[in-house]
Amino acid sequence: MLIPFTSPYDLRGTLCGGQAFRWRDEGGGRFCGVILGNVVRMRRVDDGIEFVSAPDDETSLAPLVRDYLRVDDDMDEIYAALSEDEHLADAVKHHQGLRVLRQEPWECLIGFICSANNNIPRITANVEDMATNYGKVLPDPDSQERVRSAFPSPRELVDAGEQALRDLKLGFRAPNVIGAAERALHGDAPDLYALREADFDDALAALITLRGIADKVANCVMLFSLDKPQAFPVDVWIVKAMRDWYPEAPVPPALNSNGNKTAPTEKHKREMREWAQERFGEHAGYANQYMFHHKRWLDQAAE
DNA sequence: AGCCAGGCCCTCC
DNA sequence: GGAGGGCCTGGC
Repeated sequence: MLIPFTSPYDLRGTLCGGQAFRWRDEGGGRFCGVILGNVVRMRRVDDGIEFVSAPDDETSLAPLVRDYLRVDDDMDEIYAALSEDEHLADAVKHHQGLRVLRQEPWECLIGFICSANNNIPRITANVEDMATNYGKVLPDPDSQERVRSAFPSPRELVDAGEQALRDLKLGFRAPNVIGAAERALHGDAPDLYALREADFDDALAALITLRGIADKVANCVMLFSLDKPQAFPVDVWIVKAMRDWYPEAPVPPALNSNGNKTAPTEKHKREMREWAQERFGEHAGYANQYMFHHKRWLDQAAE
């Protein structure tokens, strides 16, 4: 089935760029992933995005896929706003069609708890392993073989237990995942869907009550799943970009007075985020994604 | 061998 | 507040 639209959309950059962890690049422009308990396979075509799904049929799932992909974001307006900044204008030229997704909050939360001191291939393996071992098996729309699983519920993760997640190589993140699942199961965790309606500061305050979630991870969850377009996660790439491009921003120096490498404190991250939110307003999240991708792309090309 | 990867938390100070 | 160190794991 076709999801029709004409605006730019870069599926690879959006699905496989580190904001979601369940998409596989199957080659030929096709990507296979899981959305809300459905296996979805999609590819970009001239007049939109074509997809198949199972177990739900395409007709019933199309609105959810369109919503997940944020097809209706006004990219003309976003690009006009970002292009007032010379570095982001360059980023927009090189990464045309990169989008911010609207993911399931629970899966997004756990995915980013797993992102601490980690890298994208391993986060992807952790999330996929949790689904394979503890989520419900799902049919593939194109094959009789059942190859994917839904992301596990809080109960399924609690039943699995911390040691099981350590066996899946989650390391020190395992107790944080279980802790979030236990709180969700007991109705003691923030209601993630309610946080979609909450304002930014309230959502942030609620999220960081969870162990393993501080400013950076909370901003990822808010940007990618909780309808907070002004969220601005400050990770190492954003720090590099801001240090190089915005000397007036409140970025800590790369080295301290002893010549040792410094890590930004929570206060630094908050101040960098607030600086970006002041500068980019409601588009801070898109500014963040383009800044992140462009800085990585430039630095990796330089190696 | 030792450092680092899209952090976070704890213990001092 | 902030500096320093530890944390699972895996790759260089």
